[in-house]
Amino acid sequence: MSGIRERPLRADAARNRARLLEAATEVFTTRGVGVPTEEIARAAGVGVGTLFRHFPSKEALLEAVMVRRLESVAARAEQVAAASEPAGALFDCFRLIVEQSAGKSAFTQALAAAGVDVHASLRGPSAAIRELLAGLLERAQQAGVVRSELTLPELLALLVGAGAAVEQLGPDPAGRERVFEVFLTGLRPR
Amino acid sequence: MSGIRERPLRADAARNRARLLEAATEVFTTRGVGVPTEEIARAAGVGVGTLFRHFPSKEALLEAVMVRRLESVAARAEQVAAASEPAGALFDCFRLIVEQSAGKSAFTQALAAAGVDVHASLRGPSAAIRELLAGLLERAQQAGVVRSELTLPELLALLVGAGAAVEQLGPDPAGRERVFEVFLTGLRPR
Amino acid sequence: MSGIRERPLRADAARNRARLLEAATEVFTTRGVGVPTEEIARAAGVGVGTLFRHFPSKEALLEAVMVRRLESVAARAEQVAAASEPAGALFDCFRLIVEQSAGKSAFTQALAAAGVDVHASLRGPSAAIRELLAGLLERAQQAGVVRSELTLPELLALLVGAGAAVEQLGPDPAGRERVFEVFLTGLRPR
Amino acid sequence: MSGIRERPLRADAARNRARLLEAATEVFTTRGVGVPTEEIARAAGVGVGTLFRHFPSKEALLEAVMVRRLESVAARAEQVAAASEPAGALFDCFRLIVEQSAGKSAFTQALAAAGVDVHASLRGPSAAIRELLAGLLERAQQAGVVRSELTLPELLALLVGAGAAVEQLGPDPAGRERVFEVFLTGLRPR
DNA sequence: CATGAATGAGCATTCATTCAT
DNA sequence: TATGAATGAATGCTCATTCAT
Repeated sequence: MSGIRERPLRADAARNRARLLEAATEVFTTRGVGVPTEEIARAAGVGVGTLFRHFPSKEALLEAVMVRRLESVAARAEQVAAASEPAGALFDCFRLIVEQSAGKSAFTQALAAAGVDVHASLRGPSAAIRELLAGLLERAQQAGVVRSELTLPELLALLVGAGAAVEQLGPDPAGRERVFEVFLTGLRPR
Repeated sequence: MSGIRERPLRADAARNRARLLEAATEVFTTRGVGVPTEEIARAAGVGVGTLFRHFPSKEALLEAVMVRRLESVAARAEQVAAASEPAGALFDCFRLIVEQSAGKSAFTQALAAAGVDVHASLRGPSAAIRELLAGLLERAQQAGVVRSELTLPELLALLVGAGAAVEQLGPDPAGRERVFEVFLTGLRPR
Repeated sequence: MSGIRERPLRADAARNRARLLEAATEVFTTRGVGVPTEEIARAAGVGVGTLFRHFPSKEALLEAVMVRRLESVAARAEQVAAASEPAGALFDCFRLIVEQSAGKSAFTQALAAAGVDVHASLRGPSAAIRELLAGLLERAQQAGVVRSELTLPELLALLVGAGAAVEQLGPDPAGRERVFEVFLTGLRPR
Repeated sequence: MSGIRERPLRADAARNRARLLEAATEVFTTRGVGVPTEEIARAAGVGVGTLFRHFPSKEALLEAVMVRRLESVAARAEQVAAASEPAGALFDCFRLIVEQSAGKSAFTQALAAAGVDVHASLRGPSAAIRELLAGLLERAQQAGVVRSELTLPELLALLVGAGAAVEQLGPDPAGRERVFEVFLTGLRPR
């Protein structure tokens, strides 16, 4: 998939880029997107100039962070989908995606954007998730384990909602389980 | 002449305060909390100085806006709760609260805060909602229409999640209905 | 002419605006347009914020400075033109304009712009100078004291050139006089 | 193998230096001295590092560009001076110098510096021009074709002025001719 | 009390210069 | 030696908050 970049990118440059993404993910997630770029650079152990060499603007950096997360989620979701028996795959992916995005509302909002307009670079990854879910939804509906009238946009909205609910609930495994139960039960035909 | 009045031309001041709250609600909701205070003052037809006379900081203004919304929601929820038959009251309130907060993620986040730490001034209104919901939840569970293992924090999380889902879905009445259906079905004992 | 502004502008605000223009004129002239905005604000005895309240960008400030200079030159040139006998008026104005712009290459460049494209706000003042000179040139040519084949753009170019020459020469009254002599002799029919 | 060479692959280095000067001349002339060094390096087809290896600072590069131009002008002016009959040589050189600098105000300003303080490296070339012009001026004055009271600094100032005038006029051969006519007539004794 | 001008810390971004590869 | 990635001081501009009018 990825791999072939414009130019191979020097070893140290690649490491700095990775560190920046790592640091930005961490900092944006824990402290919001309002943190100064300098903080992110410091967290990554580089100067601001380096940050701006790799990402032409703060917005571009945020975008790159989201792309990475979406790609990661899409990849894992595909694995899970492949490993599950057809009927349950949607439920497994639902859980996975929500758990991946737990505590990261910035990411949740990125996922939200899967349904609306979004920067070009986000189109790819979010489309991947979208298509995966579309397939899983159809299969689950044909298997009769998910309400037949539910559409893909509604499923995406429910994913976002579940992410928000889990984030709001905080770290309480049993509670989270009960919240999931509500969603998964609700998805089933009554 | 002279005369020491406690609150001389309080009428003007009260109107300005009301206008500011109105304008801030509108502007924060439609354009986010990032808008400069001057914009809000302009929208309210007053100078910035007046804004800061009524609210000591931008944050305080935001807080006041949220308090007002929460109070309004609490009031309506209480009416609805009183008017519904005991068993269904929770479901009616669930819908109401979510619908009130639709499209206002700032507010949703305020509601979210009902479960976690919050500024003193928000404690009151959110406690009111909290208590109302606690009562409704217990009654609904005793009536056997809501899963008996569900706790109040989980219910609050689900409210937040439903708000996020509805906001993400956008204006699609039928879709919104199906999303509600998922939540309300999920709340019921299986 | 000027006088009626959008709003009368509070006394202190007007003073700050004037100070800023004064300081900017001084600083841009002596140290070039590269000086930081903060320096200009400091020279004017105000904060940067005030500078940007009065002039939305550094460029706008530079423009305002140039407009002011051009207006001033235009006004004095008109006085001189009115006071001189028709035949010599062009020569008197030539000297005046060059002397006004001596040592201010930024301004000279602004004058230069009178012939080329320029921001809207500079159009007015530079057009005034242009028209004045057009009239004087024609009269001088009809009086037979200036080469009949010389056009207005060439006259403007010569003004710019004379400004540059005088600036280059530095403060040497006698030398400056001889330089003027060359220009004024050269303008006459051979 | 081994071997201590004074200048190992000097050919490459020399070519890079030449390319840099070429590119810098072009870029500074067309886009001003504000262009980033990286742009110049790119235009020369080398890395920034190479630029800074050859020229210790951006200013040094600008200086080298100006030296080259001045040397070139000096050389041509000497040819022209040698080829002209004594009386007219100054006029021919005047034209030549102005035409060489047309459209290059950076260079014009460099020439301007010939009269005032200047970096050490510019002293040489500008002194050459200066001396050449001093000789031509004296000869022309002795031949009675140039005002006897005109001094060398004034002549230099007029050269700068003529450059500015021609640059301001833009590409209009006939107009430029008339502007030259003014200067050359003005130089003659009345 | 209302007004809006003044303030200045804070921020994203640029660019000359250095240095690891 | 050439390269271009890294650096970080410097800059233009914003905006919450204060205070003179």
